[in-house]
Amino acid sequence: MHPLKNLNSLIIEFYDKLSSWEQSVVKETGYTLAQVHTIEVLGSFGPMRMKELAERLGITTGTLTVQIEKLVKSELVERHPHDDDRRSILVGLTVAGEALHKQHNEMHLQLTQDITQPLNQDELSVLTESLRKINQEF
Amino acid sequence: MHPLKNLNSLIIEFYDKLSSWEQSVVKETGYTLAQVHTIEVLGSFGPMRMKELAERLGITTGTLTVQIEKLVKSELVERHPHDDDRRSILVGLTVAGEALHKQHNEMHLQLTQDITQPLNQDELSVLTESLRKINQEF
DNA sequence: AGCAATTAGTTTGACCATCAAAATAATAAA
DNA sequence: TTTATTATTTTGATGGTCAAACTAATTGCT
Repeated sequence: MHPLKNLNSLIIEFYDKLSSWEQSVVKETGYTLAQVHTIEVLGSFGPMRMKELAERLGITTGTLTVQIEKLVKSELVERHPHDDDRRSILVGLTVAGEALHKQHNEMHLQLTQDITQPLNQDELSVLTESLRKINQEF
Repeated sequence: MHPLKNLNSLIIEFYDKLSSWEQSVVKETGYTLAQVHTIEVLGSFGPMRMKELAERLGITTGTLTVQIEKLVKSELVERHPHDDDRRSILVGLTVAGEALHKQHNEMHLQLTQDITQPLNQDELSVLTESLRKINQEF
């Protein structure tokens, strides 16, 4: 048997469960998954241009234009002209957007706390360090 | 600062990267994400009823009906009557479906191998055991 | 400086995924 | 047997997505 078959299954299971969790948590906000994801990125990385945001979200700028339009109407996001390049637009969170981001982030923190409950300090350290290494390998 | 803030960020980063990876790997198959996901579940758990499959996929049976229709046309999936309950339908993979599942699974295994490259045996053990515990907490 | 090529963003048309609700058919319960 | 429940399908509406065509601004070249 493949030595990593087990770990592989655990990773897939973890991914699926995280996915379901996110889905249900997002549903409660009344916004869509794509909208909350956009808010998450803007909240974590701060204001940025459309092109950069689209890249981080893994969607085209065409899709993003429509998405941002809705978020602006919902007053979660603001558009500002870019200082150096008049073709560009800076997209950032409003106060309400920041609040939603903060709230969502706290849900994530709570989940992280909940699911790592059974781990001891050693396991937590190794898990954290392993994840750091793993993320660099992508 | 919140003690798990770091681990939380690493989990989110890992999730996002895995998500991108899956997206690009699926795109190469020529099938959609939803289709491959359905194949993955049927491949891992074997044939099952529509209702059960919909539950595992986290979608309604209405959505699934349309999905399965396409997969049958693509000859990846077969429908068979359920022996005990004539309301039910057993959905399972065809030979071509099995092949796609196997191929996709091997991509996952290869990824797992690649990203865990920098971990030593101890770290691998702890990671595996931690993930097992974490998955039980959802 | 002036023209061409590139770049940022928007718009549009076409799919796909999804859900809720209504419809159909079979089973279970009273 | 009648009624209620369950499994599945169908339908209509909405949202996310892309590719391609378009506009406007910038950069590069001569």
